[in-house]
Amino acid sequence: MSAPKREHLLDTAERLFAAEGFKGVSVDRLIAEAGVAKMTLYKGFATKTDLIRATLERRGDRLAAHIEAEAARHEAQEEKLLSAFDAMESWAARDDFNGCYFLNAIGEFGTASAPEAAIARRYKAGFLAQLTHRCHHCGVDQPDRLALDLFMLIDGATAAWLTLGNRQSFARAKNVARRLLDIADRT
Amino acid sequence: MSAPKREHLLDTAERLFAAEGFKGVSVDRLIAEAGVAKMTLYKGFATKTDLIRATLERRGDRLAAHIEAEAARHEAQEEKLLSAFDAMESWAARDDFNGCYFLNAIGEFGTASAPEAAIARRYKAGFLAQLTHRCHHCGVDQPDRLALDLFMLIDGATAAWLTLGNRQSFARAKNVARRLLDIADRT
DNA sequence: TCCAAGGTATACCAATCCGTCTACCTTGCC
DNA sequence: GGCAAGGTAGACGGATTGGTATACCTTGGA
Repeated sequence: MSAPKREHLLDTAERLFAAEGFKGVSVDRLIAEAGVAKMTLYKGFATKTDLIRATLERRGDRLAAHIEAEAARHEAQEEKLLSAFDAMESWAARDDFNGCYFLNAIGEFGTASAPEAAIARRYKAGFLAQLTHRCHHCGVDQPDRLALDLFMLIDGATAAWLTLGNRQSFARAKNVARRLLDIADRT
Repeated sequence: MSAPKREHLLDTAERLFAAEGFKGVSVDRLIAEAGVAKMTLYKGFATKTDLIRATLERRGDRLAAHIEAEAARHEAQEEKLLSAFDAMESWAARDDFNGCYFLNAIGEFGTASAPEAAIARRYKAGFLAQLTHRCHHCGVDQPDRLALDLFMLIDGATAAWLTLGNRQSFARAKNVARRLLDIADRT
């Protein structure tokens, strides 16, 4: 399968999976929406599960890059750290946003060490590690603790955005995060 | 359908839906697991969607009662407010816990104002209202703001529990919450 | 001109989906 | 005994599922 066609298929799959769940989108529906023949899909991906996994990996890479790009716009370590809230806000502002793709994957595949859930957990763990790393660069005494606090605030802001329709959630969460950073012990 | 049989069916449905997603559990599978005839199910619920809705309403009622029961164990308004973190921790500690049932429902049905998602959103809004009410009783100047902060911390702690496997997330989140309450302006 | 590569369209498969139907079985009550 | 209510078991229907197979079309080199 040619690269652009593959990308377009993955784009379509990711969009539909996010909107209606992984098990809620059939292969027939997917290829109709993407304008791709079924045989083309199955030449690029062995099974539907393979395609799902590919969208999870891909979304993880893109989201990490998005967060990194936002951080790169700032100089101070404190602002780099807190820019994760801005990155997530602009990420959630896409009109078809339907919550954390990885959390949704765990919700559907959560049990029995499903490989889809494992990919999701790996992304989340990587994100926490990145936050911890940035906390460390801020000279925080206990970077693990602060990073976890920020991690929770970000996922909480995502939930509030989605369930309450609150469009200030990330700004509020960032505000709390800044206070936590201010009062944290530093060396 | 007799009341105990209905309860048992709803218990089984809720357990399976939580573990494998709403669309991931077939009616055939469900009745086999519950030991109930298909006709019995369809006499109590018009469609599978009706059954899903019933589990959502029911879980909302039970979770609200669980949180209320934990609050009732304390006297001070501050402790009643913060006890929500303890309630959610014991709720999540069930070994088959697979994240927020309502958030998962929105993930699967999120688009196009699905009625399932509406029930989920209603529960979440009610929970926020309850937090706001308790913040008000604590004499906080801006109960809406603090309540949203605590709301986000709770959903964030749930996400950290699930995605990171962090069993201290609720304790950590409660710690942050207590600090926010301490430094909040009061009258 | 001809051929191979990449893609499409469609038919097809067995399995499973949700929901309906009929036939039977148990239980309690008169 | 007899009868109605509530439940079971299983067949059934038409639609849809993930995945395979076949025949055809297009395009870009050699």
